[in-house]
Amino acid sequence: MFIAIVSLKGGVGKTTTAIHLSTYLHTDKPTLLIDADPNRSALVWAREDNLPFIVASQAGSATFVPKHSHIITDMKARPEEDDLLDLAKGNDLIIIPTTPNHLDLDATIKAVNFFKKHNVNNYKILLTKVDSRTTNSKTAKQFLIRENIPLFKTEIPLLIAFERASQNGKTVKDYHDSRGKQAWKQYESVGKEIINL
Amino acid sequence: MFIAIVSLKGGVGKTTTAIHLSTYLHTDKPTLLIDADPNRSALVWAREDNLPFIVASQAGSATFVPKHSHIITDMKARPEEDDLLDLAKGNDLIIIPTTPNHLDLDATIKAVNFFKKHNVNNYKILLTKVDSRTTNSKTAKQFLIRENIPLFKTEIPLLIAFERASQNGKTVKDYHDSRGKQAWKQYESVGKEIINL
Amino acid sequence: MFIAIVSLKGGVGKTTTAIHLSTYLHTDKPTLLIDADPNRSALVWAREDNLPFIVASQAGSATFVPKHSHIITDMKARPEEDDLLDLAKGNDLIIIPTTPNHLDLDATIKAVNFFKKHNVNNYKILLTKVDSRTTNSKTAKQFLIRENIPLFKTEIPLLIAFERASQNGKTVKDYHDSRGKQAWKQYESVGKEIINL
Amino acid sequence: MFIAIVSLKGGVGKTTTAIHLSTYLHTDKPTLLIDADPNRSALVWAREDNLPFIVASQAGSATFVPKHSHIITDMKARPEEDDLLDLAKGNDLIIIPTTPNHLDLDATIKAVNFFKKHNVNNYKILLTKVDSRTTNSKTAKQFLIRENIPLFKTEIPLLIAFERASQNGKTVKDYHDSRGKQAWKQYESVGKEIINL
DNA sequence: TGAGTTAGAATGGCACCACCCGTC
DNA sequence: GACGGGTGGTGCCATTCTAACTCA
Repeated sequence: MFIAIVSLKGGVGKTTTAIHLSTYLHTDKPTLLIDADPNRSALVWAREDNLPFIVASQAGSATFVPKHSHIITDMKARPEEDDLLDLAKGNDLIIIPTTPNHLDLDATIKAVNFFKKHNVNNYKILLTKVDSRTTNSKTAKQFLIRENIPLFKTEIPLLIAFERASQNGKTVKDYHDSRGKQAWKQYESVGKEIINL
Repeated sequence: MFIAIVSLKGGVGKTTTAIHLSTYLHTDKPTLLIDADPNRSALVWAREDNLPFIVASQAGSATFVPKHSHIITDMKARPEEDDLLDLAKGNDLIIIPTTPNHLDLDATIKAVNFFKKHNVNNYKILLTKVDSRTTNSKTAKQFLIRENIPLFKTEIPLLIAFERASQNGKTVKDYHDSRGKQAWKQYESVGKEIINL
Repeated sequence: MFIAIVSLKGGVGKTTTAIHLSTYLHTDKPTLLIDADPNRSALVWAREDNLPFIVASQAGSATFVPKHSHIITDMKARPEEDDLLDLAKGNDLIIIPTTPNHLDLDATIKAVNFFKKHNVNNYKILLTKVDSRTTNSKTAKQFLIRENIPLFKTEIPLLIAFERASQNGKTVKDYHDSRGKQAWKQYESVGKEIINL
Repeated sequence: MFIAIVSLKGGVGKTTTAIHLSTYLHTDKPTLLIDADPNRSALVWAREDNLPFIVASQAGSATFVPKHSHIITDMKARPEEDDLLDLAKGNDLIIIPTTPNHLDLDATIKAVNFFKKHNVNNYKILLTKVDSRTTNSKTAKQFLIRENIPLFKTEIPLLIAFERASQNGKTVKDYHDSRGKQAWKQYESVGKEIINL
């Protein structure tokens, strides 16, 4: 399975999503994560070799690709329109992580409209950084459903466990934190939604 | 005064910082905010004309510039290295907003190292989205001080008031709410730090 | 009271001793710590302003000295012989921290012999970094007593609390750690031995 | 091969490192250890003639040098800046032993920055006195990797065997003890890293 | 050499408080 | 403006781990 993680704005949990979906899919079949973001965040995360799967830069990924069943691409933020169309063709699924934040959502809608215009259908929105204390994820969800925009049922909560994991170069699955278990459950749940597509 | 807001990663509160510093400086002298980010977030924010100052796109800013004393540029995320050097030359101050998040900080360090290498000194880090419940802003602050990286004393807290304000196209100053007041106080404090430079 | 902390080898807890004795004496009368070590370790420790007393570099200490009753000097490791004699004349007490380690002890004996040769008597050995699991502090103690070398009754244990405190720029007194309390008790006990001299 | 062992702070295992690396390299080719530290610790260690290689003082090393293939210098702690540059030029490799201790690390960073400033690249950090019960070596390692500072993969553990060996003027290799074996393995591993450079 | 004991550190669970959000 | 809820931090306790000592 080929999956690309794409977003028009940074700071929406793109790399966190790429890392944890790779972790989940790797429990299914050998998975490769290609870091195509010039920030190299996924490579920084993998720097200490605590991840269960391989992370490669785009330039260095060629030799790894044939040996893996799932290929996940952590795309750069704000790709060119041509890149977007190429990604849509070259992947089974485009995941667009978005926070319920007004400006982030605005940017995501623009991307969705672009996809609609070019008859691209293999994308799905993932709501991230959802603060359980606020209600704006509910508003965002209602809006997306009303507009018939494909959306993962699962939302990713805003939890310190993700930050802790990134500091240690681990995933929240391996980072045993008293409150962090639910963090992994959510990405597990997203992974199941993907497998069931 | 010419100020550029720059960051290597998105989602660090770059636009929020640009909007609110413009609001503060506008109480001093006529201020223009140039939105140079292709996401046009500042222009979206200004869409309903509730802001006290003018927001212009980079292309459309020429006629406004001569009439304003303070010019603030909301740069695109991850500018080219040449752009960075041009910005440093063309502005009195470069503000780099950063969350205490590990990966964001890593990207900021890279930018700072780039500035150091090219003898650029007119930049200053602004810690944003600081969750008062966590301690990682303290860690980040310690690190930056240890490395002698210029840093605003004031930190911007993570408050829902900023999101509310962006939804309504207002600033937290105009958003009359018990919680909005402390949000505004922080940017006011950053503004004073800038004026006192 | 004028006290100098001196050692011929580094890494014996010289700075840790200076910081914590200053903390204790400061509860008695205003205390100044002069960092005369080119490593500036005490100044690094004080960098975040969490210490209850003032730390000054040797060059910048002049204005502070008259206002303080206790002056503690954290001397550089391996001072010149002339420096040693000057220190002995200019201070009420020379404290020589030493680990029970064979090579450290060897260096300390050399210093003691030098003092004996020049009829210097106002020095006292402080055993530091004593690992409670080992027995070599007992051997070291016996040796020093047999040779009639003045020695503090109290020993400083090897505890992680000291490292934690230094990381946070605090003293073990202020660093509330379940096991850190005994760490403070030991320096308190050394302080009492000094006062009772 | 010419190797210098250098550190800005004492008590980091500089002499222990010099002795044991000499032991390892001597199994390869004739090795000479020059003790350039005024504490003469390596000479004290060699006093009872139990070491497999020759230890010479700097003053007395001239006649031995031509007869040996590997020359290791145990430099004094906190050498002058000019000494550092001369060492870097005159040796194939500079080894900087450092404990994971906060203040020691701080001093090491300063040395590294000095090297960077003068385009010296032939240095490598060796983490020493690592207490396997604590986690601070992990933190130190992360920091060094993050800053792209060259680091030996192998760490030297804090073991009583090293102290025992020094007391007896032997190396941990010759100190036949269940605990001495793992101690020796680590320096053996460092030696292999050096040979493979 | 090997097993048992001990000290110190890390970890995980639990109770507690602090902070911010939503609601009334 | 006061309340309840959710998450993060801290302190406390029990458990586990490593390495040192001791004894057989």
